[in-house]
Amino acid sequence: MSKQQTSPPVVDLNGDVPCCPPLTQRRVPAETAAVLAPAFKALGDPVRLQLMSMIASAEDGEVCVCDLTPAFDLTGPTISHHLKTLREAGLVDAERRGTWVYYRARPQILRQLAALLSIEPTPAYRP
Amino acid sequence: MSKQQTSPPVVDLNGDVPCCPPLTQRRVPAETAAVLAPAFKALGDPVRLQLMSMIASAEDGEVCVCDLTPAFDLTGPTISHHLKTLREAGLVDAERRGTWVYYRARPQILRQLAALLSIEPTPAYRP
DNA sequence: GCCCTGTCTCGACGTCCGTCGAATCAGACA
DNA sequence: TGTCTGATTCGACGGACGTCGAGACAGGGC
Repeated sequence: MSKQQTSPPVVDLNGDVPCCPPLTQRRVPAETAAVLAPAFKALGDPVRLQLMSMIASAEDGEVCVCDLTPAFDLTGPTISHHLKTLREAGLVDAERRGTWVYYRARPQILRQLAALLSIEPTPAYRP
Repeated sequence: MSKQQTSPPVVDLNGDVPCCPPLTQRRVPAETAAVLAPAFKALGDPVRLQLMSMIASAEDGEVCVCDLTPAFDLTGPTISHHLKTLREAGLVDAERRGTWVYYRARPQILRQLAALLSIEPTPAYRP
């Protein structure tokens, strides 16, 4: 687990990306699209969308993988693969505590994606 | 072009799908995920994200394909393929008028996707 | 009718993705 | 130390995806 803690997510939207006026207001530049598209892509699979929802709506703000896996008709390695995709998209963070690994959502990127899709300007973006 | 006008989009979110409390509030059911994921998937490509933005932010609410194609370093068939993907995801509508084909966004589904990603309950969803 | 322009469809190619079983790694506990 | 459990990585398979060139289709103008 050390590797996934030391290496930052491939997509990091907390950085200097000028994110984002709504998609309906200004044409998204190619560079921004290249950064944001992988996040949408990660949500573009039904299993990952459910995983993301289970993690983001968790009571304690985090979920053990051991609670995620039995919720699907898929093997452990497959769930682990999907979680890795969400991690690399910058949507979730993972932390090992003892025997178990816990995942939690990164609200900031969710807010940015929501702001991008919003029709009207949102509090998340004021020019 | 008659075919793309008569056949409804594969994903139709204006229908009876109970859409949607924020992803962070309630776990997304499998059926909802199966309907919504293709829309995110369609936005999960940089070219399509830019196309969607160009269409949704158009002055007149619509864009001619002839204005879309030269904005990218891709062939006509490839752009056409991406537009078909957006159409089948229910994100845009197409209409031929004379020689040219015009695309316009479907704001409703954008609103639904934004509501799903929002952290707090939004005006788009009141339980 | 014929041709020209704009757009889409078709078939092909290489690559990426979702899934699995087997193997590996990380901690906990005797 | 050894062993057990939980989670990840690895390697492989079939299918889907992004891209292209060639061809087909729709409308407009001659």
